[in-house]
Amino acid sequence: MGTTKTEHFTAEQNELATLTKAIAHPARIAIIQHLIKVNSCICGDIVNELPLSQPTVSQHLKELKNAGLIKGSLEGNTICYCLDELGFSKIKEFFTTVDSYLANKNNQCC
Amino acid sequence: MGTTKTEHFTAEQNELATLTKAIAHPARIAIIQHLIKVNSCICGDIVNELPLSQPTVSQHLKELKNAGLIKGSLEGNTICYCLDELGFSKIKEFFTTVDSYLANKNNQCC
DNA sequence: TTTCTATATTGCAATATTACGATATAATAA
DNA sequence: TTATTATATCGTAATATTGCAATATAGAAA
Repeated sequence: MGTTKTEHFTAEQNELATLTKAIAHPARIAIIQHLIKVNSCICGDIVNELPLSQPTVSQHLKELKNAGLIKGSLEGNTICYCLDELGFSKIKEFFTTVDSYLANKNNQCC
Repeated sequence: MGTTKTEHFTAEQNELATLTKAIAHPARIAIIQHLIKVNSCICGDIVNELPLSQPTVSQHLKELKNAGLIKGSLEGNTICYCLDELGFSKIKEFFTTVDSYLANKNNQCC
């Protein structure tokens, strides 16, 4: 069929999938890295920074915003974007679990 | 159109996108969580654990393996899967950067 | 050998994502 | 008011992903 069977997985698993999927594009990673570098910026700055058209950048920003990874505030004519801590904190939880598991090297089967 | 413009992004950005994309599915997150729980297991165990057919589980395992997030070792008739530290360590680097940036709250524009 | 068991691959239909031109919206400047 | 500037949305084509039935492969057991 082609549709992900979200209904058979936990809310946590689906949320985590949504968050990591929002990150999983080189353009969106570049946007996140740029926001870390300049702290905050407007859409036009990112359009100048990336080899993508304005509508495409706008779409990527929307996806990051929907996932809760960035937030934007209206500043007159423009919208100022910066990272949203909330989204990243949810991802952090998962990777902390994974990393602390891997740190205890009882997992030598392979 | 429709193809991600990987050639315009850095190798690091593309690699990170590939890794996070491999994680970004509830079934693959469930597989990772199950492997953490039981340390290592065979494909059939995961088929019993998830509401997906054997070919679909096999495909998800392949994607996780290709991305370097799990590894499998032949044990006679079966294949024993466990987490692959290498893939996760590459992701860890990125999120460590993000988290330490967010910890220094100079980013209050929004 | 033959059969059984475990996993992978093929082929395909349904759905989702990516990218962008064209256009819409909305605030500012003239 | 009319431009200009910044961003979003629409529509659509190209491509990728998801899921599974059918089938292939390959080791173990009989």
